Amino acid sequence: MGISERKEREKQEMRDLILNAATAMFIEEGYDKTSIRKIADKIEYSPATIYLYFKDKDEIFHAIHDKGFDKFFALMETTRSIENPFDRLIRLSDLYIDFAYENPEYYDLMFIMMAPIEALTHNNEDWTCGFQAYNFLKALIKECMDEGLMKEMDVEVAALSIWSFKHGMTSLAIRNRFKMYSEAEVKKLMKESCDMMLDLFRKK
Amino acid sequence: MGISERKEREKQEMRDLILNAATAMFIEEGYDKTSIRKIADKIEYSPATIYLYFKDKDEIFHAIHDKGFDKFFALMETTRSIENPFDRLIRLSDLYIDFAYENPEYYDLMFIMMAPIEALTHNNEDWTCGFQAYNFLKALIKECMDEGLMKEMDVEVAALSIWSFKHGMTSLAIRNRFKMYSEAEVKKLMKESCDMMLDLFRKK
DNA sequence: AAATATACTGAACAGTGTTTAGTAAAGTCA
DNA sequence: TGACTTTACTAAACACTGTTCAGTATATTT
Repeated sequence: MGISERKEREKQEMRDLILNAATAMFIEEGYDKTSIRKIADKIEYSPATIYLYFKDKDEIFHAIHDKGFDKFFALMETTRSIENPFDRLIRLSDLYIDFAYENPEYYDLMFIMMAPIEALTHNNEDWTCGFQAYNFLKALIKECMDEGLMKEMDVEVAALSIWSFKHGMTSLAIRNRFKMYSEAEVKKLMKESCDMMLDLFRKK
Repeated sequence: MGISERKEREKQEMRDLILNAATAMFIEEGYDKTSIRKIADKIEYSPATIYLYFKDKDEIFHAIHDKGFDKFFALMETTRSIENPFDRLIRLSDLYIDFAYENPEYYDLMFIMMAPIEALTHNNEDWTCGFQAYNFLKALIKECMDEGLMKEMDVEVAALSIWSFKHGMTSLAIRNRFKMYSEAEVKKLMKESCDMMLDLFRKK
């Protein structure tokens, strides 16, 4: 009979309803200002109902965290059209910062905040999203080395270094730690820094 | 008369009492778990009293943020004994990570969290602590270049790049984003990555 | 039609940062 | 010394927060 299937569908619809409301509020207002009560208000259900579909607030935000990675993966895929792997690496690296600037709240959830990552630490889950993006980077780095475009070194070390650099610059900017520079200076310096840094990895 | 002086002294003592209690709790439990009410409980005063000495929670944590920088400055000074500027840069860079690992809560306040930096954004204050540490780094980089130990480049760009790299690695580690590696692997890769990265800046 | 299962909620628990009105002690001045 | 003022402090409240649980109304099954 189709009743249980409809019920399953309705359950999923309700989850989506909650998640969409939560996502919209989160992107607008951030994590702290998106309360369970406000989400419940928005979808016109009681706060208790939300707990029938999500274990706790962290689980909701882990789901949003995943949506952020989906957005990021879609952006990453657009680099595939670039022939030269090193140019592709440069483009990917630029995209990373663009993504963070355009989706600061997502970036927060994905790479800075503890909340969503603790949801899976508790559940003994892997950080699949992160692994996927990281493997994309590693494969690209390997390709660069194989084609003799990049200095030979341990791929893990190179990936860790480049990601660290990119994340550091991004998160310092997002979290307002470049107060020693004006907004225009920051923009200019970040671009120059990225160009210089990746050039250090180029085989000459 | 000395009454107003005693009053001033007592006021400062009370501020210190609050700050010391807050700092101890913060280092033990972190920002979120250190509530105004718990601080008040610890020092055996009412929560409202704390608001006679600090504008809000952010102001307390900005004061702790400053204490963190004092700790960091003291550590930075220990590098002065190293003759070779580039070796000094390497040591400073290692110290940065050591500090973050040994004082993760302080590091949080200093370089990741919004709370303390927003306290001064609202008061139109400079981020003096940050400027000071950054100038130390820039002066050191300039010295390295002047002595022909480091590749010639814009000092601002070099400083921004090195700090970004260091902060990125540190904060990804602290915020549990290196789940693709075991603890031992992370330690090893971070060391290798730091060595490799700074070596890229070395003039050969 | 009766019994069971599902979906949902009101109200409460235990906490948060912050404000305000009121009190008791300390200091000032005639 | 007594009256007035300032200072230091607090109880209680406001407006929130995440989360739980007993109870209810509806839907499904027997």
